[in-house]
Amino acid sequence: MKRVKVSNNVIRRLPRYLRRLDELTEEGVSRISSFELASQLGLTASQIRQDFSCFGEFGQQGYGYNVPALRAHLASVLGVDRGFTAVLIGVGNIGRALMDNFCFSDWGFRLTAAFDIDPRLIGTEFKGVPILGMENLEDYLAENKTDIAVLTVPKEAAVTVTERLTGHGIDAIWNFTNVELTGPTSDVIVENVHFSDSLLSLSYYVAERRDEATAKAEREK
Amino acid sequence: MKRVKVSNNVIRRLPRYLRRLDELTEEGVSRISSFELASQLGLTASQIRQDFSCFGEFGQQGYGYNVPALRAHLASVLGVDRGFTAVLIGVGNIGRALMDNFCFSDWGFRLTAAFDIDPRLIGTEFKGVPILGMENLEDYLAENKTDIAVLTVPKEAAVTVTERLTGHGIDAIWNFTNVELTGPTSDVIVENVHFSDSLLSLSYYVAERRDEATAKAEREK
DNA sequence: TAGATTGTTAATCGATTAACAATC
DNA sequence: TAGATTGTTAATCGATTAACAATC
Repeated sequence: MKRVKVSNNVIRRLPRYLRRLDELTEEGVSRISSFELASQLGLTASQIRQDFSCFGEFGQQGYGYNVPALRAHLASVLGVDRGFTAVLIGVGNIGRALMDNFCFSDWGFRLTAAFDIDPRLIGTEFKGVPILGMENLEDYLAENKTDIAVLTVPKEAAVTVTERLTGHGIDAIWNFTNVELTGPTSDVIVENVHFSDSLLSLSYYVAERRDEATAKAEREK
Repeated sequence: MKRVKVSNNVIRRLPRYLRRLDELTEEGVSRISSFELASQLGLTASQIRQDFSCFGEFGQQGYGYNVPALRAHLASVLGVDRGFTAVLIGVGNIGRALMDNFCFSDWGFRLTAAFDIDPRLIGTEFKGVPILGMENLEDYLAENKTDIAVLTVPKEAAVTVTERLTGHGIDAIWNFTNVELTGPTSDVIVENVHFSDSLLSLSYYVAERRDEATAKAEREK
């Protein structure tokens, strides 16, 4: 279906488009031009049309885009309708927060099981998802085709667990540990959620702004 | 101190450099060339030298970079030594997970207080951080200079709380709600941690790989 | 029909890569 | 000294922006 190699930058913008289109749907807006959408997202109309054109022709001259139709197209491009399955490894704070708050099904994912080493958790359910013992991981993956693993184990366990995951049909790892898995892990797609990277970028921008304010004050003295 | 406008791409790479340098320190490596660092991070040596040159001259011809010195320089560029202070708003799952697992002080931040509306939490402490009632937010900020707010409230409360935060000396919001704060919120720096964006990008890459595999199978048939 | 807005081609801009003189 | 590797300038590459014919 997808032919052309789409750039990373485009792919990273797609979820934002989807989110904005969902908000527009909530607001009852059913039609939008690239110009208007651009102004709402702080982008240019050109860029938006270029981005969409990677995946087909979703608009109509003189009219713009139909919001629900465009939403559906982009969702499909992102794979939301493919019924991907996921397991979560490590029912600690972050793992539980995800199971409790994050609506996997909103994005087309089915969380089929969670794994932990804590005997008090093993055998229980959380929000309908069974929590199994880590020792059953390989068996489970062999019996239940699973597309991605959500990695929410402690830092120390990250590498070992990753090794156990690869070669068992997992296509991708959604990595919440602060460990750099990207390099060595050969064939598996890794998507990192690095809290500290995010905070440090924020820190940079705050520091930069402070320096600018200081510099300005100096000049005006 | 910082003169030139540094591109976003560079800023986003800095935390990765820092992380890798920390790992090298742990491994006892005290010296590294741009070439070697590049290979470990999947970048080019040129790019790394270009990136660093935005902030000064940290290396030495014929030798490379001293790991601890470079680490210290980059940390300083990121503002790790500025003693920024933070409050956390919303001690739910994600909020508690951050307070429990995320080591703010590792990155130079001091978490001074948390806020919630749950009377069972108000007045208690979590890991030495006092949990105060939301009604005291403005007073607290007036009395305690605070640089950033960590926003971990439910989706519904995001906009209201953001409005209460702006105009009280907060420079930046670290936004964990899945709400797009970027557009309207005027003067405040917003750094988003959008789990769903991350998962959807991952989903795209998995879908793409599947399509490629299918296409390959078709051709070989 | 006239006005609006698309999809796409061409132009511009910025970021990455290559090359090399400087020098430890 | 000779070898290695930096910082930086120039060349290349890719992404964003502008422009416009096509057309709803």
